[in-house]
Amino acid sequence: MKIFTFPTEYFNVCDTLECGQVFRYKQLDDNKWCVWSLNHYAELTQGDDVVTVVCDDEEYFRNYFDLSTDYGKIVADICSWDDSHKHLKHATQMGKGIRILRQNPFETTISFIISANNNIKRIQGIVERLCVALGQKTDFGYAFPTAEKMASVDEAFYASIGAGYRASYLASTAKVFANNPNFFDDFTDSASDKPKLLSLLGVGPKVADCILLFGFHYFDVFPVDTWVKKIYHNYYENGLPDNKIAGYLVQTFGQYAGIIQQYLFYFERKYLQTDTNTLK
DNA sequence: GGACAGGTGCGGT
DNA sequence: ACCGCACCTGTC
Repeated sequence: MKIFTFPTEYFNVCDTLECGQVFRYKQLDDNKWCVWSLNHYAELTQGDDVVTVVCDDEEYFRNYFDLSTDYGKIVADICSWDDSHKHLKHATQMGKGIRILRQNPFETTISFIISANNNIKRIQGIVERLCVALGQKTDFGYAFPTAEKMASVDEAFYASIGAGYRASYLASTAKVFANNPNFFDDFTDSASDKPKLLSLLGVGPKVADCILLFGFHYFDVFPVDTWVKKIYHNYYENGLPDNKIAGYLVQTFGQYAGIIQQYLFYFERKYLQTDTNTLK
C-alpha cells in the first residue's frame, strides 16, 4: 500500500465524495472514507491540515483526485466576479474543498445511466451488486466490470440487480462498448463528443453532461437536474424553457461552468434542502 | 397513498 | 422541433 498526503484547504474528503459525482464510496468513520475506482482502492482520512491517502496505486489516485489542478485559482477567480446576490460566492466558499474527480469514462457512463431518475442510496446499491456479480475480485473488494463481461449477460440480469427500467439501457450500452473497445479514443471536446454519448440508449442531455464533466474533465458543461432547475428558477430565472438552461449557464459561467455546477448543486442540497433525507 | 429520486425514450402533434 | 407521458423501485 502507498501512502501520501495533500493539504486540506482545497481538498475536503466528505465534500468531494458526497457531492454526487461518484457512487462507489463508503464512510468508515467520522473522518474516514474509502473509494473504489475500476480495480483500484483508496482510504482517505480527513485531518485538520492534510488529507492522508492510503491506496494501492499512488499515481492512479493523484490523477483520480485531480491533485495537479489549482483549485485555489479557480475559487479566487470565481470569488472575484461581480455577483449581486452573492449566492455563487457563498456556495463556492462553502464548497471549495470539492475536487472534480477524473473518473474512468466507461465506469462513469454506466454509473450515470443507472443514476437517471433515481436516488443516491439506490444507485449505490445497484452499482455495488453490479460489481459483486460481474467484477473481478480484488484484494479490497470487487473491480468495476469490463464492457465485455457486461455484454455477456442479458437484460434480465440487470433487472435482477434492481436496475428497473434502466435494465434494457445497460444491456444495450454494454454491447455497444463491447463491440467498440475504442469508443472513447477519439474524444476531444464537449461539442463533438456529446452527440456520440447521446447515441447510447439511456444517455440523455443530463447524463451526457455528467460523463463529459466527471469522465473527461470538460468544464464547459452544466448538468441540469431537478436541483439545478430549482437553482436556476431561484437565482438565474430569465424565462428559458428547461432544455435551454444548460446552454445559458455554460454561457454565463464559461470555463468554470462544470465546477460551478458542483458548487451550486452541493450547496443547495447540503445547506438549503428541506428534506434532510436525500443526501444520505 | 402520492410524491420524489441528480431523466430518458417514445409516440403524437 | 416540441410537447406530454409512462416508467422500475425504494423511501418518506
